[in-house]
Amino acid sequence: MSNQIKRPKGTQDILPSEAAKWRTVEDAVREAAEQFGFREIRTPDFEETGLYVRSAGATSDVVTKEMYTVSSTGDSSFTLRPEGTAGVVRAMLENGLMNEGFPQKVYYLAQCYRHEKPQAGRYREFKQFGVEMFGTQSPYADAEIILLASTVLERCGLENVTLHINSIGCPECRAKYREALRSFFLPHVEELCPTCRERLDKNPMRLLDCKSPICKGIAAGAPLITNYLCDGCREHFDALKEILTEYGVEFTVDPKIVRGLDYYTKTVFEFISQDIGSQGTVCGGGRYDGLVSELGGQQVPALGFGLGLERLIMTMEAAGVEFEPAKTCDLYIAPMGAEAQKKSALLADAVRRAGYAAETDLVGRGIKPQMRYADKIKAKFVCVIGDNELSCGEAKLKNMATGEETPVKLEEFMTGFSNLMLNEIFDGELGETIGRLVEGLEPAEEQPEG
RNA sequence: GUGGAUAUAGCGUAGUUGGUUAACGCGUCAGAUUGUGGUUCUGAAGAUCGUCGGUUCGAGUCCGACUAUCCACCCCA
Repeated sequence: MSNQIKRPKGTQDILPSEAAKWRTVEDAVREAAEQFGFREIRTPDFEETGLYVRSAGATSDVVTKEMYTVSSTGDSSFTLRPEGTAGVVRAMLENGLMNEGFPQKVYYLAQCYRHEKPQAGRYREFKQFGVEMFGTQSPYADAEIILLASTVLERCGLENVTLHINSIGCPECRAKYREALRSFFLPHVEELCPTCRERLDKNPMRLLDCKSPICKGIAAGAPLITNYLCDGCREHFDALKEILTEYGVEFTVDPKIVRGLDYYTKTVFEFISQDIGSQGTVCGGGRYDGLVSELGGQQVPALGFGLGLERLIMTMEAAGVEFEPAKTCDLYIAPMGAEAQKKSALLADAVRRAGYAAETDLVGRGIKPQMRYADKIKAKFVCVIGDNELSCGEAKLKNMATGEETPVKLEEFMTGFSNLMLNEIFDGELGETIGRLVEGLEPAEEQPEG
């Protein structure tokens, strides 16, 4: 026990009992993204360290203390993906996708790694669903991105998640705003908490969401970014709000939303859940018109969001959303005796080839334990095969939900097994019987073509 | 990096003012007249009580250190 190796801090084991939830959520986000015209992109799990330094900013928290960086045998330094956007932009540029017409719309589902202290909703390895759109400055694009995020959350059954939006302007109006903030806080330097004193120089906007009661009190009277936006940024923001209202997407304008990554411009937004603790931001994103050129491309406007799947699932669980159960066994075959076990293995294989899930005994259990096992794995049907069945050539197919038993002839399919004439088996009476009964439980399922 | 809390079988818990073989539920396995599940009943396996050290005749129970986990700050998804 004590000398067992344990999983690294901040990582998670997703056990079979949980994995179905993940599949449900992953399928849902994929489907929504594709309906909005986004196509999947997959980029490496690690990149050259310089990519993240340039995109997130050399002074950002992510770069200064959260990266998993390894040096390979040469002189290169690589870093495990801390967020999705940088790698996507790099891949778009490297493969010339920015030259294939705008808008470009991609989505990804990627593991991300950040060396932080774990807590509720925050892991060192986490999975992020993200979308990126390139080549449009239209506020309709901002609105569509937000609508997609909203759609995903809605389809996941979440209502108690609120959308907060803000505009942090372009570099020009933000510079003016920073100056305004600085001169506002300067007279209060002595009262501010130590971290805020540092922020005053580096990033005065961060003062706005300090949790210290004193700073909060002072910040209450601080000037708002909304009053410092240039005409272009203001019009863009106003248009966005109007479009969102037309879409029926509810939002609140929160002038205190400040993104940590340097590349954001104009629109920023967050979807926040109150139900999963302090790390309540399920989805965060915005516009980053300066990033593509920062990474060596043309001046291409861009925007997107990241959505944390762990937090999404946590919120769904808190909201009592019911997940679809995992696929269960269609037919369990319970053999009794060595001869029967051989036949059972072949029958199970034949059933699988016909497109159904089948299991048979692998540990040499008696009939009763096998029935219990079949029940535990929620097998829909059970077929017992022993000496009687082998000699009289007939077996019973038991419907586990109703207890009803249907006799089926063994003769044809036993012959079929030995000859491996699987198609004939399933064209035969037994095949039809099994097929009919199994399908009876899934009336809605469509048969594939052919 | 800074705080606070917790640490007993696979999981969830109980263990009274420190006292002989650490309890219960779930789960697992096996039985309840010999080839049939879900309910019920019975039984079994499974814990060096996070680690190390200290106090004591004696510690799961008190003290200390360490480690891990959780929660919060920070930051973010």
